[in-house]
Amino acid sequence: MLELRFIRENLELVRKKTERRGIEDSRIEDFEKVDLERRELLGELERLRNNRKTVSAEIAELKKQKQDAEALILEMRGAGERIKELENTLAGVEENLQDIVMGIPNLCDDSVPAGKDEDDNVEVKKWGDVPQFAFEPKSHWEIGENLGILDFERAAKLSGARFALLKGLGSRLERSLINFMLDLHTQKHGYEEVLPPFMVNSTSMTATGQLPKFEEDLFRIKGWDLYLIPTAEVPVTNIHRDETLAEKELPVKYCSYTPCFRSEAGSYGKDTRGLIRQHQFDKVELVKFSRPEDSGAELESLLADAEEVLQLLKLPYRVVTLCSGDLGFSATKTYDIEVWMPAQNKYREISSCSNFGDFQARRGGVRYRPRDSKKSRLVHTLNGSGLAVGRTLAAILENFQRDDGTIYLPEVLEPYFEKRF
RNA sequence: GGAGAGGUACCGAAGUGGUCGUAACGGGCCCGACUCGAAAUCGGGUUGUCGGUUAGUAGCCGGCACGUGGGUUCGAAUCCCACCCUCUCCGCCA
Repeated sequence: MLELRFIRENLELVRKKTERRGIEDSRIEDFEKVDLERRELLGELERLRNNRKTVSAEIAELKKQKQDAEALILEMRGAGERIKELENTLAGVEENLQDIVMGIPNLCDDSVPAGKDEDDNVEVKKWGDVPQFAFEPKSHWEIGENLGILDFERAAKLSGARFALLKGLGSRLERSLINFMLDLHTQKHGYEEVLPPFMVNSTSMTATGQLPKFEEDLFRIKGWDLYLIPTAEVPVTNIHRDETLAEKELPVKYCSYTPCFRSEAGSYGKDTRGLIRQHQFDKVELVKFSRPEDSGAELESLLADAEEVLQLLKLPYRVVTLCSGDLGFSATKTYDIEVWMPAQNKYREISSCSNFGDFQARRGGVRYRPRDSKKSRLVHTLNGSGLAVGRTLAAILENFQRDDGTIYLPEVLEPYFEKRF
């Protein structure tokens, strides 16, 4: 959410930046009218309330001196009623304004390239050599099914399309990757590990921006104000909702493994096979709270932390800056890391690292108190996948396959495959 | 599910109809004094939000907020109703 006053004073800028994202029906046009209406009502209401307060104090004074206050009381009779009426009118207008404001996306950073969709994303880096095969590389689902470590048919029996059943060394590999990523980020990169609830309420979903606009992407628990989390970003960012942090605590860095649940509404026919697009997938997420002036640099180091996972796994990847049209609703800037998928002969997203500026912090009331200041300020929030585990597993199967249908594992995972008992 | 207790500022906590929301008191934090420096001590400061004013995220003026939403009243942290959450005990349970 952007600040009301900011929108009012920079309406042209907000309109331009929103257009740059390719969003048409943002209702910004209504803002000016509704905002004015609200302030006029508010002014009138505040006058009435001020009057009530003043007169009530006079009545109190009279009563204290044992004098008759009946005349004043009579005069004020009905004042409460009038105030209530105005309050109700105002509430309606504010709801209207809130709808408009909640529908306005975050402003994109100046360094974000203009563009329409993912084709306009700008590559900023390439790492590793794309493997050359002397044979036709198989898809990860073929390899996985042949090895008996992936079973999509039975998963469909259990739950339907877009679910996977991992078996034997497949589930062992998934678990190893989770542990490897958590160990790297906690032991080397200084993140604190958290394991949050996998269901959150609507307030939490609203703070990070999934609600109210993107409800159709979520799974809701029937009869409860609870949703399955689409990413650990939601519970972890909400850890400090309505809190004021001390400046010396910043940046706060969390690392969290959770499964993620997404309806994938609107992606029918896309990636129907394999592990790429599932209703449930594992992810290790990195979340940061930083001072506003540090968030740019924190995004770069967050990206580096995520990249290191791929480097250690020796998986080739590239980094792209999302263009304005592909940028998420709440983000000011996003880097996607895309891993090489040999069977598809292209790079596929495996991590998304974003700076949200104060957009989420304002919605969620996350602030900090600067050392020498009386006033608290909103923090900046950032997060990034470090990494999407299912897609990492798929990349390992495809990149490290041999012509006999077996695969080999990157060295860093060996400790996770040692026999323990 | 049953019984009870409680939700007030950064934290703890007082306050049961009228300058108590510039919210007692304690702690923390920040600034200053003392000190070679620190500790201790002493002094000062420290809620958020919306609106107005303004060159201003500074000041000043005003409104609102004591879990949430309603109600009573000239006036509600305080009285009434509903709901949410936390804690304790009992029951059930992985």
